Amino acid sequence: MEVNVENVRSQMRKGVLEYCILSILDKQEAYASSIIETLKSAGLIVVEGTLYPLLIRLKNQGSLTYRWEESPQGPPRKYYCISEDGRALLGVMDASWDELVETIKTLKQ
Amino acid sequence: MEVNVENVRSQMRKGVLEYCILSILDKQEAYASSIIETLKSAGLIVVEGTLYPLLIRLKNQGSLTYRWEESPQGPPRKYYCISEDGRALLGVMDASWDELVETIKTLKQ
DNA sequence: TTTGGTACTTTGTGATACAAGGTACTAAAA
DNA sequence: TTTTAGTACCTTGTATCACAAAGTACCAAA
Repeated sequence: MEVNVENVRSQMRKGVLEYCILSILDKQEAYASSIIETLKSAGLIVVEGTLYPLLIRLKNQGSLTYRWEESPQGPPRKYYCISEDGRALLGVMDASWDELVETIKTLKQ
Repeated sequence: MEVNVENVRSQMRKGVLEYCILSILDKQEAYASSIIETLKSAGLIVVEGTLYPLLIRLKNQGSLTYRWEESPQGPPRKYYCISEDGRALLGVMDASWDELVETIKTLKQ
């Protein structure tokens, strides 16, 4: 059986992507393509097929809202905005993330 | 749609568990039940049904080896030990983890 | 010989990330 | 006018992972 190095990073991203999206939208509203750009700049490569279903999921569970806005060029953009529920969830995620980082620190000691 | 707080933590663990197992076995060999105890002490609750398939996976891909050892009480134990390949993988995971922590730090700024 | 404890294993399910494809709108080039 | 390129959104099928829930097997004490 072969070990795929790219897969290691992909698997580590699991469950953290939602956290990243909410963190980005907590600072300012954004549309999908710009979110992908932000993630890429931070070193996290994410493709459309991953992001769109995730945004829809977060919207359906009430963590996000959205509004359409005309683009200066090209089709209209769907700007997502974090909701009150979303901020609450983000708080839970902040705590979970800090715990996980601490846990790994403990295990590596 | 409801937000399951427990699920948030469960999802964040994804892809990190393998890293935790290898980190534990990098320090000393251990059998499944003792690994679960170590993880629990560090704050990561993991059940047997999760750990056993993971150990088998790591063994099949050559990251671990194992040997049987009689128990002072009860059935024999399967002691897992990290291999050279396993240490190489752990090195990759260390780097990936540090990168992920940095990425999230960047996003939160 | 039955019961309780320890340890290992398997099966089915739900959630996630991704690859690959598709739709639709706009503007510039042919 | 038609075609092409660019942008943006969306869907489907697949692989992987964590977990719940069950089962198997060994041992020792009651």
